[in-house]
Amino acid sequence: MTPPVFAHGNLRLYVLSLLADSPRHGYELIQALSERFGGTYSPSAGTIYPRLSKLEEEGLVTKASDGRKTVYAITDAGRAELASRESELGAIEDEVTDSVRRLADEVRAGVNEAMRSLRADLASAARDAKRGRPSNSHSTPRQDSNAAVREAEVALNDFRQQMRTDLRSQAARAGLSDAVVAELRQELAQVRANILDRLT
Amino acid sequence: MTPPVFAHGNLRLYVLSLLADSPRHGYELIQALSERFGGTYSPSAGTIYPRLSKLEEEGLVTKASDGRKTVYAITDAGRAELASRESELGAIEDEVTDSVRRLADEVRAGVNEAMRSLRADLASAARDAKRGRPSNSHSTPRQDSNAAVREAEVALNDFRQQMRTDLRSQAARAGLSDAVVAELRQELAQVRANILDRLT
DNA sequence: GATCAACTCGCGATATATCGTGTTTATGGA
DNA sequence: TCCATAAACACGATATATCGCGAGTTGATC
Repeated sequence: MTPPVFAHGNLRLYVLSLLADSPRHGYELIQALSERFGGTYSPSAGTIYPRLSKLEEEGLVTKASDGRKTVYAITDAGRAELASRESELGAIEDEVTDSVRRLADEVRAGVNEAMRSLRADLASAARDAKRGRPSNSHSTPRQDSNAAVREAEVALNDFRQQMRTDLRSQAARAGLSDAVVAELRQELAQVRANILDRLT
Repeated sequence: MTPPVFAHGNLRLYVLSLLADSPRHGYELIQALSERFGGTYSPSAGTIYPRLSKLEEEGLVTKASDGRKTVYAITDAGRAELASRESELGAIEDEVTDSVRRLADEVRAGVNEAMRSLRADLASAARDAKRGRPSNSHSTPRQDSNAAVREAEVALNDFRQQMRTDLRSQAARAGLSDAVVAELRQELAQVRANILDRLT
């Protein structure tokens, strides 16, 4: 589904550059990478450990056990490899930053969030059914109210997503002025006031 | 920060009940729990494995290695314990469903999402600064535009969160009528139309 | 009966390792 | 030179285990 953040061979080089600063263990590398990219990209263990094994196999790093941890350090051969490809390193960081931003955008659009509470409801309904419970949708008035709340939530979510898309494409086309943002803010405040009036 | 999903001692009992159905290994238990609660609650490994160790220590389950896996099975003593507390089990499922829903609400409010792209930008700015790059905030017009987009996103997020809170507490107090939801929907559509008019 | 110290528990964070899938790159023969 | 196919790679999923914090429970002592 989602494309890799690091292009072919780039993670290898980047990990090597991190080990050039100081020896680290696997988990520390994951954290270091996460920190470098603002917490938006966190390589999984399944990405880091095979890379470290390979680097060791190639003789570019050494492995040393330290209690629960396994510390990896760069070798001279590793430093040589790094030096010979130093020019690539700068470009890699920019590429990763870009692809991470794209990734964050997709996540943020997040239809998946709305799905969550629905799934929880389904699971609970299924459980109730398996036991002998009524589970009829018109049993308590609270249930209808909850349904209304969920409806409202979906509406709010859809609205937010649409506005996001609208504003993003506008920004890409011709820039987005602060005035529009201010107007949006004001109108949203007005909607909230209107709804609050209508309540109770 | 967030309260535990399972109350004191409840996870222990629930795990035991899952093992009463069939023997499983640790990871399988995590998946089974996740499935039961619609994917909204996934106990971490740090929750499951200590529990399994304790249960084994108490003689309520047995451990058996099977290649990469470690299969746990319930013992007679385990079944006895389970039988003597069967009445508690039903209540536990309901409690968990409730607390999971509350948890999902907090996550869905998600200010954290908006923070992510901000952190990515900060990280990239920091990196640019460390090299010799300009990185002045008025270099490209796209940067200001992006800032405006993010501002708008934050405003949208805040609005959604506030409305959610408003509507939820109203629903709890005196129920939420479909009329209000309809009104909200209409007003949101109006806001979108207004903003679209103002663009380009 | 109150209280407070010791213990238990749920849980995220820390730590490591392998497997399977889908891509990308390299290579070697036609 | 082209292209098939093997090798390398990034990555999520699978799998296990420990540590330390904070909150809850229990029992002992006053």
